[in-house]
Amino acid sequence: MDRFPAADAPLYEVKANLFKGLSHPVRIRVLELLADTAEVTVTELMQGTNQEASNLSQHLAVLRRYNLVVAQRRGVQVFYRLAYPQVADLLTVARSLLQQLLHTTTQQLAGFSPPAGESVPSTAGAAVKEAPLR
Amino acid sequence: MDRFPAADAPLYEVKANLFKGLSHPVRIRVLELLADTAEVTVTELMQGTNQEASNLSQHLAVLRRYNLVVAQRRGVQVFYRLAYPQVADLLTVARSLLQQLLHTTTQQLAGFSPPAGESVPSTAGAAVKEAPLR
DNA sequence: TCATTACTTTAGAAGTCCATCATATAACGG
DNA sequence: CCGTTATATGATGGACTTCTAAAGTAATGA
Repeated sequence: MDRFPAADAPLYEVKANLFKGLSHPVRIRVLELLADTAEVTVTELMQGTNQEASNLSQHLAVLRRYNLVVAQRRGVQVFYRLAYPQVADLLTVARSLLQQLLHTTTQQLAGFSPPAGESVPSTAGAAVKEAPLR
Repeated sequence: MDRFPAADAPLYEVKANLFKGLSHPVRIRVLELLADTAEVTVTELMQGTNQEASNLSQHLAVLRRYNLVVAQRRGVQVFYRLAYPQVADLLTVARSLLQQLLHTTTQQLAGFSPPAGESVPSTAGAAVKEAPLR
């Protein structure tokens, strides 16, 4: 079992930052909108997320900080786009994982035993409606 | 531009939680070790991460809480494994993204202009040695 | 220059995260 | 039952995150 060399820590830190950028619902929504459309203005993102301007701006700053998006000002407007296509891939995989998770959770609530392990089923599935998944 | 229906919020919350589980270097390392080996004991994870027992335990609790791993006790030992294969996929995509990011960053430091946008290049690349990527 | 639009940053409160230290719990053999 | 091993949980302080409201900055046309 190889150890965790301290030399790798910065790389893991950068990777963790990528996931940090994705770890808020509004920011996921923003990235999904950007995955759908090449570039989007802040105003459009405000509408697509239902967030107030300053809140959204701070979320966008996080996404910029962690290299998930790039911004370009053209006149009065600022356009955002995904920094790398792999960001969209992360969303796609997460979607698939979520579907599995929901499936597993509903199975458990229906009385079927968990696949393996003794993990306690999450209650997230119970609170989650079968809304259309992206 | 479709809005962010409140009905979807719980689903986004669950998705955000998945990413939250991934947003710490030690937890990434744990998941990578689990992606390599079907199941691993806590002791082995302690060695592979260089973390003290209670710190690791708290990280493992986060991974359990967000449905990224499952635990199974057998006698004195507890074995951990990935809850879904898509977790490994997330790590794979992130690795590819990181490689792109590092490449972009080193290009910028070498004096080439950023691909698009006016985003400020991260200083992460400068701090990051070209250690072997997983 | 001024007013307006679009967007960002600041400040503060409340909540969350993380590492460390201490303690608790589960399993097992003597 | 007791001692030991393996692992989990609790408490705490400091750092970080998120939302709201206010203020600041950039661009533009009159």
